Amino acid sequence: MNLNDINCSEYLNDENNIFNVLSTNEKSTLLNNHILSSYKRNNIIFKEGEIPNSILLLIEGKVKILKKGIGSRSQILRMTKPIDIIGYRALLADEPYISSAVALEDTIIFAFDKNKFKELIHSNNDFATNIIKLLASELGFSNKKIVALTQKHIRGRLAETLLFLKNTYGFDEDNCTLNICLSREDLANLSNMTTSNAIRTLSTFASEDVISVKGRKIKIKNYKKLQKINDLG
Amino acid sequence: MNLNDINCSEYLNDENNIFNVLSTNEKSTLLNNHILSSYKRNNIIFKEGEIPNSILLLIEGKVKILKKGIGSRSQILRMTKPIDIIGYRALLADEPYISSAVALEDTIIFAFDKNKFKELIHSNNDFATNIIKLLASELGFSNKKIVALTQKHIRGRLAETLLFLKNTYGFDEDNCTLNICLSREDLANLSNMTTSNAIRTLSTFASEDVISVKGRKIKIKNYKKLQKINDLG
DNA sequence: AAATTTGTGTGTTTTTTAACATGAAATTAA
DNA sequence: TTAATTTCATGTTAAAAAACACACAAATTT
Repeated sequence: MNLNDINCSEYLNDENNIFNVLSTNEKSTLLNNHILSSYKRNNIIFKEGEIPNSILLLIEGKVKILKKGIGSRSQILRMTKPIDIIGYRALLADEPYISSAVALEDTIIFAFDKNKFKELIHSNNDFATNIIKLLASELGFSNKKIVALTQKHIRGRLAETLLFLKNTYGFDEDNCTLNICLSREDLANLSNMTTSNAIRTLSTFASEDVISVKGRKIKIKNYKKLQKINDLG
Repeated sequence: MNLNDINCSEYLNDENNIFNVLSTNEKSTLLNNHILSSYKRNNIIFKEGEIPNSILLLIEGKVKILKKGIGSRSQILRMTKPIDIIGYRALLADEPYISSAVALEDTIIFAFDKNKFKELIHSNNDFATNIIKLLASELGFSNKKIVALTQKHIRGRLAETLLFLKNTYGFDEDNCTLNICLSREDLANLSNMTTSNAIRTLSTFASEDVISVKGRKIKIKNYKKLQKINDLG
């Protein structure tokens, strides 16, 4: 997509967008204070410890949100797709970022001024309600993730990650290939395991005919069985 | 405390309470639709899967929020004290509870009507902003917990739990005994480990003179060392 | 007071997972 | 193209934590 072809307001009006409850006036406030940026694969969008100064709207591409842990391991906390907002938690809590955002593929992002964003929350009740619902839902996901990542075994954790990726990004036209390409390391960082174990478990799933793997393309061959592995833990 | 002696409005005005931005009128709306209940130790306040129909304000006592996992293990997600609100996440996300609340000691709770609560969020911007900040901050805690519980080793996790309990409930008058009594099982469920390992690691800490243990009373004898164990992971 | 349940402490064994090592394949850069 | 680097794959070893077993103490119930 050419950056010049992008019409920002079209995204703000999208029915899946939390901004769609804003009035025309309020939307122009945002549009008059926005920056459009593009990122190549593996580019860092923001980093743990930095102070947020804008709210980001992902227009095109995919972005992972990750948090550095002990040693060299990271935990991927969130996987985003258009038209998700990014970086809002730290901003709303008045804290520095506690996680980093990295582009997984070529990505286009709108950045809106953080103060204008906060003013809108304060002046538009429907908008505030949207944000509250988004945060409450994210907190639910996070709490469920705590239990899944700490209590499930490796197979269950990887199965959960594959099902999560299906729910988030869906399938290709063939209706079984995950519509996202991740390195084995990213799969490991989603599933709380080492890269070796992600590779090994992926191979095992393939040998059991649950999935098939060709490079970074993953086909889910037996959805029911994958769900069963997920449920068993 | 005698239930009849309790003056609800006094709690709503407390400076640490998110309700304190409400007008006198708005507060009376809540006060006219509240139920006062008391719970004995180990009583269940609400259960995973139930539909929330009120927002709870903890007036006296301590309450743990926990989520059942695989097998018989639970994860304690939150430890509350007066004057925290409880059960607001599920309510605000329009979902059933994904966790249960259990009284850790004799507890007194106000329950306010959930619709009145939601209406106030929608009509009072400052109140909505308070809720947003609370949710954003909780989400940050939850994300940090994911990394700590999955990546730290047993000693680091238990040290973190002890420091967390100190930050939440503080010390007794002696300035070193944790002002909360938990079973070894609860300590384990906070720290993502088995009860055996909580007992064992607690004994090790005691033998290293980091803490001392007398029944359920835990004294922190060497705070610096405990922090070091926490930092090392 | 006796019986029962619940909670605590400790040792042993087994399972799971991480760490390490090494080589092939695939990318990327020179 | 080659060379260098990264990613992927798999086997081996080591460490961490869970599972299990059992004894005993403390609290509750009868």
